[in-house]
Amino acid sequence: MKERLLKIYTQLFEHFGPQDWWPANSPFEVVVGAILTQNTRWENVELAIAELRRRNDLTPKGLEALSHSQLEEAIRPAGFFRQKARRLHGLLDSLETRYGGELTQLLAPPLSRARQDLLALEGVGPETADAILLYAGGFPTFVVDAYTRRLFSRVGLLDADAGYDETQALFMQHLPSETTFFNEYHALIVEQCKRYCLKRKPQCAECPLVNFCSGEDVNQGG
DNA sequence: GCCCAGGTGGGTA
DNA sequence: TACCCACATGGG
Repeated sequence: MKERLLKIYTQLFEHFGPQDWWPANSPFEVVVGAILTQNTRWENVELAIAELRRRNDLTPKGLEALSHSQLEEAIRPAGFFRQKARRLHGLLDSLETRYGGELTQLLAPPLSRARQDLLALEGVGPETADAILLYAGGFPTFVVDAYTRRLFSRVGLLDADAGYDETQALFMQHLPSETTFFNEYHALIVEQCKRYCLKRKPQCAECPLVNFCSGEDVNQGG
């Protein structure tokens, strides 16, 4: 299993090159993006981030200066804007009251404590928590998303109905626990799925994983 | 017009 | 535990 996981990584890296993730300018921006991208295309998240930045600094203080309706309006392009505005405000409140307004305190080691605290926030589930831990906190934890499950079930390394923890364990039990490696691997999975696996008409001849792919479900967007 | 997108939480059985 | 559903905009 370890060899196959490493081989897939190598083929993806050789095809796509380094991805330089997460696409954000600060750890706090990673957190905001992680909440905004829930069940949402990243392109729409970028519209919301740009509007937030246009209105104020993309910092806890900067967002706190916006009224709730201003926050809702700014993030509207990312969808679920009422729900996500509520979640962002909950995060800001929690940062202020429990972590002295410092994201670095929320993301202080140990990993288990930081993850537990993140999961206690409204709107932060396992994927969002792990994305924040990895890309904002620098912890070696593997992020599992819809792309990860689709890709690795398609190549036959994972059951189609595997849950979050089971999927995460596949990677964390077989791969070296290194932040930069987990960072790059997850980013490459996303790129692979966007470019090949989820296309309505996949260009399988150019796909870097064509040697792993069974071809099943290839035209069903997942 | 229809389907989907880098999930989460609440309700029900 | 295992489903079902709401949440909402924008692009193909």
